[in-house]
Amino acid sequence: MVVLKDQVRDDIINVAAKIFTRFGYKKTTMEEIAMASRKGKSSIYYYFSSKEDIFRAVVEKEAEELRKDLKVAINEMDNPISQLKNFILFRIQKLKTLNNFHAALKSDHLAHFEFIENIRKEYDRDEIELVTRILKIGVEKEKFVIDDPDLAAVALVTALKGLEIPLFINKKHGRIEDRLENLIQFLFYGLIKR
Amino acid sequence: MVVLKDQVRDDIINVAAKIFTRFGYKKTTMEEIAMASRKGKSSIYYYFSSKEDIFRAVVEKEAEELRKDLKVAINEMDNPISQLKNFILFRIQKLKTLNNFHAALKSDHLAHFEFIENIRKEYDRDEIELVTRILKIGVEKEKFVIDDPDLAAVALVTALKGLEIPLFINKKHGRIEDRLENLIQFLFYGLIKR
DNA sequence: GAATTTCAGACCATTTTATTCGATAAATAT
DNA sequence: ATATTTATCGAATAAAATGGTCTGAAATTC
Repeated sequence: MVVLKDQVRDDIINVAAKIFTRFGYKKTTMEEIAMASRKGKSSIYYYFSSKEDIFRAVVEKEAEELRKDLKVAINEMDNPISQLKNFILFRIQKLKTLNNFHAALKSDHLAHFEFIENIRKEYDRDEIELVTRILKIGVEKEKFVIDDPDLAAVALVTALKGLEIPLFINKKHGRIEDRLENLIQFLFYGLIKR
Repeated sequence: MVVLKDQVRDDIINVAAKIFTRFGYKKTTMEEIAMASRKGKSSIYYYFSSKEDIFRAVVEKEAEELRKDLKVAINEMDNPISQLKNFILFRIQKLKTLNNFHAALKSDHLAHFEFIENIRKEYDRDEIELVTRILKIGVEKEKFVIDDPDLAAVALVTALKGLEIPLFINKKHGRIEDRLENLIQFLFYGLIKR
């Protein structure tokens, strides 16, 4: 092989991601993915078993990237207050760009794909774990006052999910980010030890 | 009728324009147009004879708007130099937003629609006429030095068409506008009477 | 040069899609 | 009121598109 098989696979994922992002799952055809990959349609099936399989790979890759970026953004901050603030802001910000991942998390039309459930659960678990850690350290450093950080983390992540809906359904972006700032302020001044 | 028939027609055109713009001709379905118009699919056929018919209406409307806007932008300027400069800049600018019209003018895939040819010709004729007028007035006012304004107008418009290709194929927008400025400078200092 | 990987092209079954056709409900006119 | 025209829609259909398979042939590796 001139290029690694994995490399070709990755190329296809990248190409497909672009098309999926632009047109959505249904409107994206295997023909297009093949064309854009400069391959025959059947060649795509050498690397992936189905259209759904490609979509899964795309979404998983995006989920992984989001996870990674989130952690980096959090680790850059050293105090729990900034970490939590960054988590909330960065998360909403990033989610806007990871369209397939987001679509996969939300879309009813895609809901019957079993793998969506798995990715969602895995991702949720990861997020809750991250927030739990932030909260616990905050409590240790006496920055936060929380009885049960584990429970609070779940509540926080759940609440953020609720925020996504107006953010993505209403196209009036920007506005929500402002409200988000307010929310953060409110949340913090009810949380931070004075 | 509660609303004018023409009003409903116009609504459909507007709704369809958005979808065509987003997904292109092929990927836009009658179902979607109907849904977005809050009508049954078959109701659309009460107003339009076919999908192509809707597309034609969309493109024609956009073409008309472009023509109108162009003329306004030109009439606001009083000296031929500004007029010509505005024509070039405004044209490129606007063309970016009128996606369907532009797609109709360029796409091979849509080329076999006969009405495209007509719109194209009509629009070209209109543009050449506009430029001819600008050039002739420029010559009268001794701002330009041109032997044959009619010929020069055709050449100019044709050259501008050539510029569209890199502008729309390359996604590196912005850059080209700079080069365009240069081109205009070059064009003008080779044209304007000193 | 045999085995394996990579791929294109024809092909098929199924699904989508544009379009047609009554049926029916409003709206309007008589 | 009743007839007539206008507007809407669900269901049916025929044609096209699409996901996926199969065959076999280059290219590559062993």
